[in-house]
Amino acid sequence: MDGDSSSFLSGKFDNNRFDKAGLDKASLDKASLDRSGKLKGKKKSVVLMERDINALLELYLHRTISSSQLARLCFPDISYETARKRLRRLQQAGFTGASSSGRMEGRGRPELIYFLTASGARALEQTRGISWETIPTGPPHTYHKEHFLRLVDVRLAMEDAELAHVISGLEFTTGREFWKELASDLTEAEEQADATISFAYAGMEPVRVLLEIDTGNFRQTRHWEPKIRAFLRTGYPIWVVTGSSPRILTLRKWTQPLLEEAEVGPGKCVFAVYTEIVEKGIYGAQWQRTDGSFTDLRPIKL
DNA sequence: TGGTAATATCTGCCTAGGGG
DNA sequence: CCCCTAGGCAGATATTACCA
Repeated sequence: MDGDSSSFLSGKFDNNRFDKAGLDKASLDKASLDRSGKLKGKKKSVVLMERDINALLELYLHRTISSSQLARLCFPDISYETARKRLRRLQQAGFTGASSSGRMEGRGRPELIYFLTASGARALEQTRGISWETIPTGPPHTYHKEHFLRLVDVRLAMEDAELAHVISGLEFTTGREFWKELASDLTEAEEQADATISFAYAGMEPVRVLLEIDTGNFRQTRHWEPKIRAFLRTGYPIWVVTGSSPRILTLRKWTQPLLEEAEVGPGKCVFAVYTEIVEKGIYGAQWQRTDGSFTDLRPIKL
């Protein structure tokens, strides 16, 4: 156990204390000085289980994940209450930090979103061999928060489809380059999808699609066109998840000439609305081709 | 500006099991 | 037997939207 180091840093720790964690290089075993009955609770230690490591790994892959998302993703066999308590323990042990999601979906207190701290990154390096420096830590910029959270929701919707036996063999690979270029080198800026999804419909060959989450900030010539052109060169179909149906109309107009240029059909790139996917699922939402026709995403039956 | 509704989180208490 | 922790439940707290 190595999550117990900075015991004296905070007399009373607040929820957003994440920055001072993980400065321990030699794990000082302070097992002797624990008369915690008198003094107020300091930093709690926790024994990392396999599923905890897995949660840290998902935080690495998705950058930030909300409480309920993390519960569904990593703690499906225990109650939400217990999962949330476990997440708070990981936070209090210093492996993760939390802040408000700032999501305003109706009334009520917004959910927390979690992210890795330095000691969480170190735990990942030790257990999974991921290079410490390449792991993003700290709270995400507000500008990117919604983007990350929507990507997780789409992934969960795909898992639901797998659970319902609509698809099988699901593999969801996030494009980590997305935030790598945010962090340091935006020199080459290789176009990369937010995620690459592989799966198979019943009794058919596995397929692969590229997923792009649009939160409405793409510009046509500067962002969208080079991105879609790069995607089309891969030959894979493209799924675009937008914020609203008017936005679909805009993106369709931008995309259609690119498809003609690449000499592929209007079904190569399809569009759906994020909220509809969350409510009805991947295969319950309406997907539009660039010509405005609808598709259920399923392969053509012969 | 202040009150109410809604929703998530936090704190405290209890219980069940596992090890020493 | 004692101590520790995870899991579960209930009430209090926190944060936000809505409305007069």
